This record gives sequence, structure tokens and C-alpha cells, in this order.
Amino acid sequence: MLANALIQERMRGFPGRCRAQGLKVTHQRSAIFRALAATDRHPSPEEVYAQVRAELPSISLATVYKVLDLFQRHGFLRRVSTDQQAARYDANLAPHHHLVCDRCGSIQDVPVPPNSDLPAMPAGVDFSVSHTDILFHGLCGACRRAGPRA
Amino acid sequence: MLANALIQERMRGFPGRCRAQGLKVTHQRSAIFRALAATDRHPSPEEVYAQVRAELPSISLATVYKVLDLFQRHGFLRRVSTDQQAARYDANLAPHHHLVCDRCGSIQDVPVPPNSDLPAMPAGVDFSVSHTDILFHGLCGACRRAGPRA
DNA sequence: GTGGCTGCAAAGCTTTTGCATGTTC
DNA sequence: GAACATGCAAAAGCTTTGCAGCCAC
Repeated sequence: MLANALIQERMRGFPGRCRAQGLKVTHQRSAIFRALAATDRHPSPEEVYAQVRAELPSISLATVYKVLDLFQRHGFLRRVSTDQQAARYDANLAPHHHLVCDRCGSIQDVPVPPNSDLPAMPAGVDFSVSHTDILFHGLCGACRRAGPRA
Repeated sequence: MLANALIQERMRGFPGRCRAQGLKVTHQRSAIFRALAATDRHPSPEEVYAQVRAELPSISLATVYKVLDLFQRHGFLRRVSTDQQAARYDANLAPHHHLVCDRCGSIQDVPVPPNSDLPAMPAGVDFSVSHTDILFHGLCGACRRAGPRA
């Protein structure tokens, strides 16, 4: 669980930012955004749904999918690239990388060391980069200690 | 289409490498591996299936899935991390990064500049890294030229 | 009041599974 | 011949869609 101060920092201005983009502020949207702001575990839509249902028991999974997609298109969230089946979302918009455990599927944040550069694109490639994702694949501490076959 | 020399280079020793790992060499497996060795477009299972069917019309999609997974677990292929729905596979095992077009979904290889280092993991993080994926997201040349809304 | 949002249910796409048959070694 | 691989069909995820009713503005 994250510090309350960070959660409130992430929630600050949420209604205003929605309205600035022409989005209506509904209970469902606030609850979904709060569920993501309150964790650094990069939940899947199903996990967001489970979390939000505690607060809004009648919300539907379809709404969760629609809102997550909406938030992503408006830059409130990012979708984490992973080769897992289910999508994973991240409300941490500060620059950081990800550690993806290939056994249990957990995703941890890695802060970017202050003086580090992103890898450079070679000159002359016909592509305009909007975001660089860095994923370290391997085994998280718990899975590594669980042994080679657990 | 890739140069024949590169394709043959990638196919070289394929039967021996299978047997060395205790895998039987079937027509289906050879055709699937060749389909991936012959392209740098990182095809999805469905695309591999379409390609291989030209040669083996009776192959099933389930076999394609099983063999792609098998090859990945034995290190013959890598699965590209992307947030697209369908998996994408890559037979290029040389170090390289990927350009992922967020509009059309195409994936291009980027050679790693010779003197570049991978981003470092901060010390003290409890995670053992086996592979680092670097994904540049953005728009490919064709999509960018197609305009902001195409 | 109106346009946009939600909930529901159905459908769509991707992937996995169980099992009988066929193939490699 | 034994062990393993394939093909089929069914099922299991995950995600999207269409639409009637509801809600924020």
C-alpha cells in the first residue's frame, strides 16, 4: 500500500483534469482512478474491477475496460507492455522502468537513476518516438528463492 | 523479405539443436521455424499459421501455438513484449531493440549501437535479470505521413 | 434537457486443453 | 515399438460492442 500523501498527490486535480478534457466526472471514474493511484502493483482490469466493487458493488467489468482505455488515451494512465495475457495499468507517470517476473508475473517499478540517459535511437531511422519502455525480465526475489522449479 | 544467406544462417543446425534438446524434428516444426527465420516482421501465431499453411495445408492452429511456445521455452525464439492482443515472435536473437508503432502495430528492429550500454539496474534491488527489453513507442514513418487522424 | 456514461448481455478474438490418431527415432 | 507430436473440437480467458436507461452538467 502506498503512502496517503502520494495517493492524494496523484488524485489532486483529477476532476479538473477530466473536465478540462471534456470528460464527465462520474463515481465510477473516480473510483477507478483512485484504485490505480493507490497501488504500485500495476493491476489488470479484473483486479481493478475487484477493488472498485468494494466501493461500487454495481459497477460492471465493461465499464472498467472502457474507462481504463479512456484514461489511457487521455494520458491519465499508461498501459505496461508485457507479454502477459491481461493488460496491466500504471498510474505512475514519473519516468521509471519495470521489473517483470517471468514466473509469477509481478511487475515492480525501478526508479531511473538521476544521471542515466535513455538508450539512443540510431540516426536516420524513420520513426517518431513518443515513449520509451524499458523492461527487465527475470525472476523476482520471492520466485528466485522459491527455487528453480517451484 | 530477408536475404537468403541470413535465413540459411538462422536455419543452420536447426535439426541438431532440436535433437540436442530432446525435441523431435517434425515437418511442422521445421516449417514454423523457417517461417519465422524468413521474416523480420515479428509475426503473430495467426500469421505464422497462414504462412505455414502454404506449405503444410493440414497443419492446425493449435500446433502452431504449441510449437511457438515450445520454441520460446527452448530459446529458439523470443516473444516480443507488446501491449497488443496477439503475441508476436522474433527469431532474431542478436541484441536489438524494437520500434512499436502505436497506430498500425508494426514492429521494427533497431540494431544496438556498438558502444551502447544497457540501462543499469540500481544496486540493491532484489531481482535477477535475464533479459532486457527496450521498446520505443511512437509512430512509424508511414503512419506519421498518413497524418494525425488517418 | 441533452449528451455522454453505465450496465447488461452477447459476441469476438486469442489461447489452451483433452484425447484419439499419426509420426519420429 | 514406445514416446512423443499433431489435429480436432471444445472450452477458457480476455476484451469489445450495441443498446436501453441513467446521470452529470
